[in-house]
Amino acid sequence: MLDLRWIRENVEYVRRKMAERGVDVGLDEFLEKDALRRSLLQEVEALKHRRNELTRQIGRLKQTGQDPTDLLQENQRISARIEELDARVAELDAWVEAWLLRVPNIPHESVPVGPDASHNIEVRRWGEIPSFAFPVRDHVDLGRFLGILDLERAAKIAAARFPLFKGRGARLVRALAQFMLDLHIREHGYQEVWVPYLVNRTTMTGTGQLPKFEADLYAVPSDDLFLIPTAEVPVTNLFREETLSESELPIRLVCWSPCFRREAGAYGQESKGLIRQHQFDKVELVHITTPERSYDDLEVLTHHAEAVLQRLGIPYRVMLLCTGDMGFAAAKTYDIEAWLPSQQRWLEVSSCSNCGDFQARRMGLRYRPAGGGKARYAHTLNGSGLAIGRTIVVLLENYQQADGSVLIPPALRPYLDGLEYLTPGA
RNA sequence: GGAGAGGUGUCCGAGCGGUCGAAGGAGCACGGCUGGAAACCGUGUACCCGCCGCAAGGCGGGUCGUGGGUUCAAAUCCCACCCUCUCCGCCA
Repeated sequence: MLDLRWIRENVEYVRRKMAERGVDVGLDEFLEKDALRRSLLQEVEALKHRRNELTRQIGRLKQTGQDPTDLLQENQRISARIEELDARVAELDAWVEAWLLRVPNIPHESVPVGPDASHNIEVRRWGEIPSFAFPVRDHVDLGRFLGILDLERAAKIAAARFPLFKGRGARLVRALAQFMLDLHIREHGYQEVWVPYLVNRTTMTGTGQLPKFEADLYAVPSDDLFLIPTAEVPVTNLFREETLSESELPIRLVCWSPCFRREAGAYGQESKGLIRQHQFDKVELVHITTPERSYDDLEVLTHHAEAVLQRLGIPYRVMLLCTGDMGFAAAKTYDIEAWLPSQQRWLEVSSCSNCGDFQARRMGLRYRPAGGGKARYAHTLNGSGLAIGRTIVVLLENYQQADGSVLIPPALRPYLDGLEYLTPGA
């Protein structure tokens, strides 16, 4: 959420930045409502001031045994008017609050301007795109051939687009998670957390999923809870409504969790097999840091995510997203895209964002600066390190052999009892 | 699910319906002391909103889990809800 007063003082800047994102937030209606709200507020506050005076005088009169009738009458009159005005102000307050919650973050100055993904900028590339001397199979074929994937039965017990891993496939999910967690904990200094997968409305609002994207979420109406679409939600909200001390920062947390997304209306090649599922595991990285270092931390976090692909030896590129392609809460985002041989294209396996103080303001997450003084909003960052379902997709495809078996990269073998190849059966 | 206790500032913790934005302590900041530090002494230290001001700041409104209610007046009384703890029940 943006700061109300800051918007008022930077209307044209906000207008331009929202246009760069390609969204119309209805700034003019906001300005109108806001102005009306403030003028009513001044009126009602003056009346409340008078009422407070009267209250004090009435108390004094009563204590000295005098008759307060006149003052009581004025008080009654004023109170009726206050009630009226209060109701109107409350209505406008609610409108402004609701409006604020639906305005996306302001893109950082270093973010390229553009309407869609075609304007994203490739900032670096790692690894060799593999060439195959045989017809390439996609991960669905490979999974079926190896007997590790059974999407038909998953659909039977749940619905289309739910995953089911069997045998070595199930083991692979666990191995990848363990491998990623160990890397981030041992070498990148993260603390692991294990969190609730259902969260409440306030939590979803804190990170920005609500109120605008309720339709994307699985909900449990009987308890007004929602299934998390990413561990970013519970993990970033860990310190909601808290004031941390600067000496505690940066906080770096890693969390392995399932993610649940409704993904309504996404079909076709783009979302084949495991590429777009209603449920997938992900190892998520979250930083809570200071405004001074958050953009440096975004580079650090992105490199932490890249390290996973480097260890696995999977080629990737890092894309700086343009204004039109960024998520709601992000001020700046790098996507990491791994090579997808079956479609001869890049597939997003991680998205690393600096949300600045956007989420922190929504959730009241502050820190007290080292030199003392007023509490300030922290900056929050998050990134996948990595999405496990898609990592399996690119792992299977990049490491496939002519006979349909799949080579296991050495870094992963310790997590699979030294297994070198995935082969049919077992 | 049932019974009881409780939710107050960065934290802990007091608080006869008006004199309470709130005692006291810790922490933190600044100053003193010191070669430097610890200890010690002094001072300061909640948040949100509006108005005025270049600013420092000033004035006003509001906030003691949340939302209602009683009252001229509520942190203090009443109701509902949420959360935490203890006990009972159920249970992986």
